[in-house]
Amino acid sequence: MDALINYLLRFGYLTQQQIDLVKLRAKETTLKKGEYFSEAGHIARQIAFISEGVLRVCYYNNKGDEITRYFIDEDNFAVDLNSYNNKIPSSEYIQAVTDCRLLVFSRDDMADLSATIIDWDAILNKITAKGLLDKVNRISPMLAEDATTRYHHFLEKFPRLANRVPLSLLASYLGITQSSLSRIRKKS
Amino acid sequence: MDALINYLLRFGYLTQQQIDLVKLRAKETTLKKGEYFSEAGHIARQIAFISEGVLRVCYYNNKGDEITRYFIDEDNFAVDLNSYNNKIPSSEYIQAVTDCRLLVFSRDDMADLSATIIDWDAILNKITAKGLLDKVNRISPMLAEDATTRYHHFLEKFPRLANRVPLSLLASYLGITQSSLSRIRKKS
DNA sequence: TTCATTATTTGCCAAATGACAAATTAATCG
DNA sequence: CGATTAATTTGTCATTTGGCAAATAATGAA
Repeated sequence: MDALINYLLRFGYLTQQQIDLVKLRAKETTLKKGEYFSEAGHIARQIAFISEGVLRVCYYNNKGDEITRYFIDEDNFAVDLNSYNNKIPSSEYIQAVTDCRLLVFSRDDMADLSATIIDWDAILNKITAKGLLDKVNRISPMLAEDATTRYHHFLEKFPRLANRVPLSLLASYLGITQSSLSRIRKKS
Repeated sequence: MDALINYLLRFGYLTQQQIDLVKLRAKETTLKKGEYFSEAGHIARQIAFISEGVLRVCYYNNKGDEITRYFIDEDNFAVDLNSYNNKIPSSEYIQAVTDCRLLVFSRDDMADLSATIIDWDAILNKITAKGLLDKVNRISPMLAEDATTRYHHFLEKFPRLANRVPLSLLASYLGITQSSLSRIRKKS
């Protein structure tokens, strides 16, 4: 819970009273490895802060391949923003890669916090923009890299993730096949 | 100018008076093909709405290759968000791919509009989030696609751009070499 | 532990892409 | 128009990656 508060405070100021409000609203939940936080076809109605564990956002392309869009690990928010913001059915899944502990906020929670805490929207907007910007900046360079470079850069940027994410999922994130990744990994 | 107002109105309501304020602040500028709107090493201090033309965001990787991160065409905002928001020197360029007509806002303009128009921040936040989300959703699937598919999807999504963007830049956006793209293009 | 299941590695070959240089075509400017 | 420069195409070959199937290793449940 403290991790959440610290995270929020990085983006704006909150009084102790406001902090207590946030704590009151955050619901602790767990997800077992493989379970879904949010599913294609449904409208996302929750936002999660990850206290522990790794989630991934994934979808199926028109050939039926399962593709990992990205991983999200502890001390980050996870939400299907497209679906949550526009209240439209999602086309992707958010799935637990490992067992997870989450702090979950419903739409009502968010509306209430927004109405009560003057800076809440500004803080959330900053977090949203930073989160999206990070994703763009992370994915964008990969297009120009070959498979080996992608893997090595992934290791550099997310050393904590490498050993917690099965190779098949990592391969689908890096945009290469499982066997290629296996060979690349052997070489280093 | 009307295009800008229409664009803004898609994200929130503005009174006629507020619209006039926006018009008052927007400065018309032009950029010749090849000129920069924003440069690596500098702190971005402007936001542009593109009335006409195409810009691209690009940078140099550690091998010295010039890489196009993405294109932005008319009826969209362009800004180096990383640099503008955090007031840190940028690592990328925003360059005119064609001659452009822009409506430019300075930091002062934005601060003033933010102070005067009650919903301004909310509108801009929505635009920012949508812009970033679009980028993620556009780039992300490309990782899992081969070069031919990337090119064809680009044509589908941006038919207006294909004939205005030189092949070399398009190749650097798609993450393939110029000669490969030339061959792919011939086949179709 | 042992079996069953899942994850990873490996072999083999085909296909896609890159690298580099030369040739061709298009664009620009006097 | 002609000359110069820039943009694109093409040829050749090396390298990377994919596809598929089989082998091996790791994991989890009984």
